[in-house]
Amino acid sequence: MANNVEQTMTTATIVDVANHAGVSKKTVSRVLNSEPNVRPATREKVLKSIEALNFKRNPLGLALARKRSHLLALVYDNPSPNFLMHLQTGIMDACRSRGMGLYLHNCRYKSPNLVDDIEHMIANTMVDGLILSSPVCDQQALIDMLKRRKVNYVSINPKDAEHGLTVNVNNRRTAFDITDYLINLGHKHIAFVKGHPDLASSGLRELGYRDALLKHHIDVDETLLVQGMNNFVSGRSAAKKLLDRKRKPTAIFAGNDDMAAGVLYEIQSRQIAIPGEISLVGFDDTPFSQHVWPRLTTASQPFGEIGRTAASLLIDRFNHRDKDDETSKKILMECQLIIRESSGAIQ
Amino acid sequence: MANNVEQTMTTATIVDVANHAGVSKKTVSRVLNSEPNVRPATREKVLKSIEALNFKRNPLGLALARKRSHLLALVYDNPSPNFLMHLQTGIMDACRSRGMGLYLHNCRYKSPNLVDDIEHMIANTMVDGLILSSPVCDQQALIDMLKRRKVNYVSINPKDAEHGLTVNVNNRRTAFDITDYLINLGHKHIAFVKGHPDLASSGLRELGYRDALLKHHIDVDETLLVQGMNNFVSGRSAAKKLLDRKRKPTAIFAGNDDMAAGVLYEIQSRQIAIPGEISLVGFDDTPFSQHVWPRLTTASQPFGEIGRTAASLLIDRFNHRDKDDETSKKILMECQLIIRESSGAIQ
DNA sequence: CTGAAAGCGCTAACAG
DNA sequence: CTGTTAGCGCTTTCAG
Repeated sequence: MANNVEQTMTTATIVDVANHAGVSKKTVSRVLNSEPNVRPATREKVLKSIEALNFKRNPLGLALARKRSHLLALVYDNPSPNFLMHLQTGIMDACRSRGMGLYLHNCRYKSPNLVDDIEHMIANTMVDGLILSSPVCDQQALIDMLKRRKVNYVSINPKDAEHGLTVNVNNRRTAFDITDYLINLGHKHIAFVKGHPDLASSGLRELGYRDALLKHHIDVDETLLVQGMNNFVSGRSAAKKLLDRKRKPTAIFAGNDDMAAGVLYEIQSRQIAIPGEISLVGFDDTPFSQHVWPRLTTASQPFGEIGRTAASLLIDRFNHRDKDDETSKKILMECQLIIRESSGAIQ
Repeated sequence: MANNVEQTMTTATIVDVANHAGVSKKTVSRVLNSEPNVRPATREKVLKSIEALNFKRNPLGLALARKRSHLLALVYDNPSPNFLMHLQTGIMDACRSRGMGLYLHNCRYKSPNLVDDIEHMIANTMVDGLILSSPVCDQQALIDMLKRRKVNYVSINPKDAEHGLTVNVNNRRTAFDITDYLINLGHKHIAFVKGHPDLASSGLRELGYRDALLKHHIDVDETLLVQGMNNFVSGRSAAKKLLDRKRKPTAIFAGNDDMAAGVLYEIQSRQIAIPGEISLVGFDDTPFSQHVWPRLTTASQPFGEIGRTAASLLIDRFNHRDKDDETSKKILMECQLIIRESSGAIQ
């Protein structure tokens, strides 16, 4: 009995199971991997022994033999915390049901050492694949290295959505919807705060904005488009420019909620009424947009779904490593327009 | 030449290096691990071969032989995204310089399967240690299992800071400082929105609040203490109770910024002036508190430092696995009071 | 359907 | 200071 407990603590190996069941290592291995060619009775016997010895297959031995770490690396550079957290959750969801785990790696996408950095990380972990978040996925030198080394990866919101495994959000369509919504409210002078130029989403959202104006035959006033950097400070600066104009826009569409926060701050510190004098909309549905007063009209992205999908795509890729290894797969996800109190009909 | 390239692509092993250098595997191993007892000349020779063959030690073989995955698992349950992100960054900092990596695992601390869940995760990864974020670290059954299995772990903000490896933030002192600051502004009727009862920080912040009132000989009006759950909704409910009183408090100290956001929302929707009629302070220095108008007075925690310290503590523990394996180590970190526009002298 | 033998790439123990 | 011999725990051959 005491001996038995000792057994269960000292973690049994596949050999122990084989002996206990009176079969070979290999047969146990077959059972463990649900391979065919094991007689049901034998399988049962092995399963019983596994149970009896409380055997757990050692992942380190497994990894070495299979040359697979069973790890996916999420590679990112300074994303919004909210996005990151939900992305991670989605990835873990997908990983958990497939015997994979999530390894984390942050980096600086502009660093001259980016490629070396990632190359080292791969060498030090042997992760089975990478999930590259925008704009990391847009660094050509990095992509070249991964292809050369035949490392699997999936890109989230890459600029080039036509090659490889990609998960994109329908930024253009959503930005169109937002703008269309404002126009239907009677707005014609709608300013747009552009996002960080290195992000694919920025260009697409601007296109969506233009699409909507076009649809409604409203000429684009280029002076109403102001560059931002996807953060609070740049949103505030943009708002200053916009609000200092003799003729203010009646609505401002900020390319993301962080910039919208900056715009809102500037508006409120000038005591301008929202949405009375001016309407404001953002993009992302951050906690801020939900908690500020007035709450921000915005669009929510399915962060969790993005993570889940990206991870699934990647895992499927190297699980059936069949012919379509080079096939590209492109997923497009829709966002949801969330109308709240920061926007209203033109007075 | 082509052959040479082939070599570098097919990844050399330690045997290749040994042959190339004309020494044994073990000698190469010694060099790789900076062990003593290698003649400088020999070391040089080996290093040259490593360089020549572009050899990288395979982490999978390393792990199996050492029975160490070189992975730390961060275990958490639904923290604030901002906290999580910076915590992760700090942990990765500490890991990177010591040949470790960060593995992620989210869980539900209230789940009846928590222990099984974590036990499986450990079996499936063989992580070298766990970083348990509050309130996961307060689950006794989990801690018992870890001790029984002799799994290394460090706790962040545990209720019991006296045992094991712990990193705590000086919640009590900081809450004292915040309250003291309000009192010095002339406030006497200061309400307190209590945090989630399962979090150690909640009780400590309340104690700090009480400490400050005591110091200034202000009787605690228990009806000014309202229970919250560390989120926006509960903050808003708490504010409703507080603002519906005939005699409103002149200041509200919300146990965290998310609740402060709820309080602020309620205050602003009632058109009450801040800080004119009422002062509001929070805790955490979330992005919200920095971006809202008026910006929130709050306290910032060194999230990155917490992560870095926790990981370092843990890694040191199992690196010199000497006698002090059972010694407890307790780190206390200070926060910084951040005074902004949501608080002011009593009128 | 099953098993024996070899090996994944590295470290550990022990000689010399 | 250096090398030899065994493994770590699992999966692959490949033969039966």
